[in-house]
Amino acid sequence: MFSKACEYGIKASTYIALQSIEGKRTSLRDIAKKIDSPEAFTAKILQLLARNQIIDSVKGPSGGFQIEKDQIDKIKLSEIVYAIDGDNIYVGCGLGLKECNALKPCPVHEKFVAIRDNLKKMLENTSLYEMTAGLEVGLTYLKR
Amino acid sequence: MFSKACEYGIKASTYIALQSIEGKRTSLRDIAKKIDSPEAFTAKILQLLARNQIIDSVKGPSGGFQIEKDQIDKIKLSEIVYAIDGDNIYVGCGLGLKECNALKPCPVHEKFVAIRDNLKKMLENTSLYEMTAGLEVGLTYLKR
DNA sequence: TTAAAAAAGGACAATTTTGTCCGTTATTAT
DNA sequence: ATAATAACGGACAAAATTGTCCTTTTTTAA
Ligand code: FES
Ligand code: FES
Repeated sequence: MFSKACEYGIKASTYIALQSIEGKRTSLRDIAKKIDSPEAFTAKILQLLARNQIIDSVKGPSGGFQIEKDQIDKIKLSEIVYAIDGDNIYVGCGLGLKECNALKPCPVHEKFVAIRDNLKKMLENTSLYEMTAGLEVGLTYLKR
Repeated sequence: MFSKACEYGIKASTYIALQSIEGKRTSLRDIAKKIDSPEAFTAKILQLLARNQIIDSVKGPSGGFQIEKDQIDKIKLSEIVYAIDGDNIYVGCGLGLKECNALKPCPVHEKFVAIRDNLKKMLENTSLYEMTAGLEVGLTYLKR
């Protein structure tokens, strides 16, 4: 469904959000440990998210990654997915035709668009704040 | 969403079904042309589908690929996707945890499972026969 | 019976995705 | 000021996916 890069990006952002809520900045090493992802690869993804102003990065000692508190409930998963995987998941054709086009649809167009739009709406409606909700109390997990 | 292999597999199966309905057997070359796919790569996928008894293949002159007429409305997209991409799309975790597990869910579990199950049901409920329905009359397309 | 047709299958190649390494830059604490 | 810290960025490497080529096997039609 999502690329590995995107999975790591979502999990990392969620963990950063969780830490930011508690007023903490967190380092690459810590993030990779907490979401069980390869560190250097995760670094690339965080750089990408930082360039897209989804997360903030601070260099130097006591530096790390964070998200402005008042942004945490404004940032939606859709922005993260878009920054990393682009818009193919939102507008692409299920059978790989160059573009999805209702006027010259592929045989799964109708059914596929329904599902794709559900996914899109889900991502657009899910904020990082919501993502963090169950983590502290052990209702949800970023790794196992 | 689906791999290229899977996209080609679905399109190829659909075209073979269409031809089979008209009592025709069709060749690799013809299939690749009609679905706009790389011929040799498509061959691999057709072999896989044949081994999984989703399509029939016949060697020699006037040979090619076909599907038993009475199977065309029994074969569902889910079988094709499963043969090519496996079951990750049906049971995998949206954030890449080893398995999706409602008892130790990731933060998107509930919302993701809903979408994943919709996709699963859609694939299980869509037959090759249905896929061919609009093709002849130009309501749907396998390439553009 | 033989030549041609067509899928099967193995080896290889290109591309994309995923992942690593290491020097550079910015920042902070001492 | 300086040394340590931590992100940045570029080059590289491994793995997976996608795609090609060529020989073999099977079958048909002449
Ligand atoms: S044309 Fe294929 S999904 Fe819309
Ligand atoms: S645990 Fe992640 S989708 Fe179920």
